[in-house]
Amino acid sequence: MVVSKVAQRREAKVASIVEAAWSLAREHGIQLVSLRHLAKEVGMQQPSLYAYFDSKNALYDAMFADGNRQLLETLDSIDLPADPRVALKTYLGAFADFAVADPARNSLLFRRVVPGFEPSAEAYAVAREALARLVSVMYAAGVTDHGDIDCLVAMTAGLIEAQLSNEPGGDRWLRHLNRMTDVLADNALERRL
Amino acid sequence: MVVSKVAQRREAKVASIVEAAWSLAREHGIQLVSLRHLAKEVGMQQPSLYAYFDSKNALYDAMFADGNRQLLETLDSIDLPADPRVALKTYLGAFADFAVADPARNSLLFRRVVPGFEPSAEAYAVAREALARLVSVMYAAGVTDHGDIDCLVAMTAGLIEAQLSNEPGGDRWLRHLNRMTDVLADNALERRL
DNA sequence: GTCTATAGTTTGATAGAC
DNA sequence: GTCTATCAAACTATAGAC
Repeated sequence: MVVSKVAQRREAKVASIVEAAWSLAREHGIQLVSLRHLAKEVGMQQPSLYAYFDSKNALYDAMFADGNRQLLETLDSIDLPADPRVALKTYLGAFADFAVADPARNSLLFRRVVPGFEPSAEAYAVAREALARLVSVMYAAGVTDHGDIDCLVAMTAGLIEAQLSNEPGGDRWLRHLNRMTDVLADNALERRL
Repeated sequence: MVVSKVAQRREAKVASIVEAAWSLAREHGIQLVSLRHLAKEVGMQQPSLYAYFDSKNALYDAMFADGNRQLLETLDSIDLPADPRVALKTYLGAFADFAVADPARNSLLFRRVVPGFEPSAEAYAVAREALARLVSVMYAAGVTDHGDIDCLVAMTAGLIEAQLSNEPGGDRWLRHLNRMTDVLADNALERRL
């Protein structure tokens, strides 16, 4: 067998630790996850975690990669409507829902709130893959200019941030996402003429 | 005299401590400002700071109020162009410049990166005053719908965040601020018909 | 791989002399 | 108001037995 059973069990253990870390992050915020709390959560002693992660930042890195994999799965589970504009709005809406569903995950993936943490190249590659998915849907909808793409991404992120900062759980900002997407996409199409 | 000389000297000392705290924040990030470093910066011992601030969060609160006062001064120093649309773009541009000029200040004022810190009512009132300035300029430009105001603010914040996160010091995102302001303001005016 | 024990830091905050 | 001395608590990380 290519992947031994011990390796499988180890990966499962790593995954369960990461899941427990997300649970703590959702409860206390991503910055306040400590190895002691995490060890208690998974029923081991704190130094035992070093059998799975070389450092705390290695844990954050695993969470970062895991969160981006969740995003990829979410995006790939969408069956895109035929109309490219509708597809774009569906995609951006799903992205916004994903972001708002878990503020702690959002903080680690898209904000830079953990001092000293920089994702590894491997983990960052997953994030780039997810962004590439978004860009391809924008392209299909006729938003091809780099500046227009930047604006559409920034506008979406701005609505998400405002929603999470001021009214988590509500829709005061995100209810405008579809309309804003139309406004920016229309403007992008006009500029192509 | 209404304000005694001792009170004046004390206020000046408080101001100098806050300024030193900003200096440390710019150097190491707002989250890594410690009372020990701050004390060394102003030439006193760490416990002496408690003669001026009851707690670390009280220091953050003074910085929060100070930063928002800086914003108010910046906005009030602008002589607004007669054309309300130009005035709007000037104002939002000045706001963006203010935000990008000091990432640490931006983090404390507009992001929520310090766990456990909530601004006091007094400090928050200054922030509300600054936001009110922005809203009044939007009103003058015909952006009066609450949803449209939310979108304009969120879009501006989104461009600022993207600029600071990915390319501090550059203009890849902020160079689109004027155009995006026009696009959103035009759309707001159309919707009023 | 998991444990106990502990090193080594850093932090915010308090007590009490001057 | 400023100091010295110190508390009390958290944290990451390592050493070494089993």
